[in-house]
Amino acid sequence: MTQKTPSPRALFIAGPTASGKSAIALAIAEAVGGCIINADSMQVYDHLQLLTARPSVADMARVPHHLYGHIDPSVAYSVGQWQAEALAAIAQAHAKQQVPIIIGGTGLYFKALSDGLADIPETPAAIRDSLRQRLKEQGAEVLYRELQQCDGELAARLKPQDGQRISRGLEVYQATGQPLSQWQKQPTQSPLDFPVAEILLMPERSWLYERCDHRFRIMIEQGALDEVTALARRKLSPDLPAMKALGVSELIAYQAGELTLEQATEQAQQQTRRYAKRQMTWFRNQMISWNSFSEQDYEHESDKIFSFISKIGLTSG
RNA sequence: GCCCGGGUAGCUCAGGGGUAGAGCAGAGGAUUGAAAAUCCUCGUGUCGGUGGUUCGAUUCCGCCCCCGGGCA
Repeated sequence: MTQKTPSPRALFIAGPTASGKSAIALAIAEAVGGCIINADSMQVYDHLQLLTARPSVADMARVPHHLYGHIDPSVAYSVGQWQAEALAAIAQAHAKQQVPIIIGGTGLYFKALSDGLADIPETPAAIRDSLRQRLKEQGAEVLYRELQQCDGELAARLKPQDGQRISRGLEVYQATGQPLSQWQKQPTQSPLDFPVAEILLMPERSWLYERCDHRFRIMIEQGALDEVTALARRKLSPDLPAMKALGVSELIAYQAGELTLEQATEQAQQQTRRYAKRQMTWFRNQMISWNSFSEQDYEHESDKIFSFISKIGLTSG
């Protein structure tokens, strides 16, 4: 027998919102004896279970789930934190002889696992907050000129309007005395030292959009408004990531009487569609080597996905 | 039936004798600790149909069709 390449010891599943990832991950996890690790930046928060389409309690009872709803919405979570937690969860899965299945729609999170992150020290909140405040008050262009002074290289590849990245560039420079572009020049490598199988769900656009629209209506029927009410009661800063979950601002506007429910629904659905489109742009261009499946490959019997899974021979150790 | 408006991009509309332009929708792209975030780029369509005037009509004129509103 010829020497085969080592079997993958983890499975990545990426797909746009509403593509049906969770159901597939669940079925695969049950079939191969795996656990599910979240790679979605919103589902980490302990709120809005419906609105963020987090797996139900019943689903979580079927298979071990990790990194779901374990962060309070008052916390500003980040890729770095997720990467560390995901690595710990993967190691724990291997220790328990489970195949870790990392599933989500946040492209950057997968990238942190596949390519690693630059080893940049944590920046003080005071610096970050004051820059974000200045960004709000003075606008991106003012900060951009400052960035040109201290990190011309980064400035050259950013647009003067991209306030968020400009502010991050200044933040790193002020905190470390080194330009972010220098930090990012350090070669990074994947923190994983074993092979991984990668599945990408790329459904047809109109099929996905219909599912997005339909799902939002279901969320409303099932009580998304109550979730938003409970969240609003906490009076958290609207700048927190958790407050930017799709549908939150629209439903709050409805409750404030600024929109009808129909308008809020339409706007939230549109935001969701745009988000799905952005996700697919990332996947298409950043996950070129992943094994891509259309909705026809997985929506009913999942035959194609399962024959792929059995072919690659996933193992926990 | 008559009198007014309208009929231009998927939608809402602007324009005007030299074959047209905005917003929205939509599409493509970027993406290194906020990423469900942030940012960039992209507008050809029988200008309702048909005759006429004109070197030239989507634009002016006639007729017809359709949609509003008013009068009967």
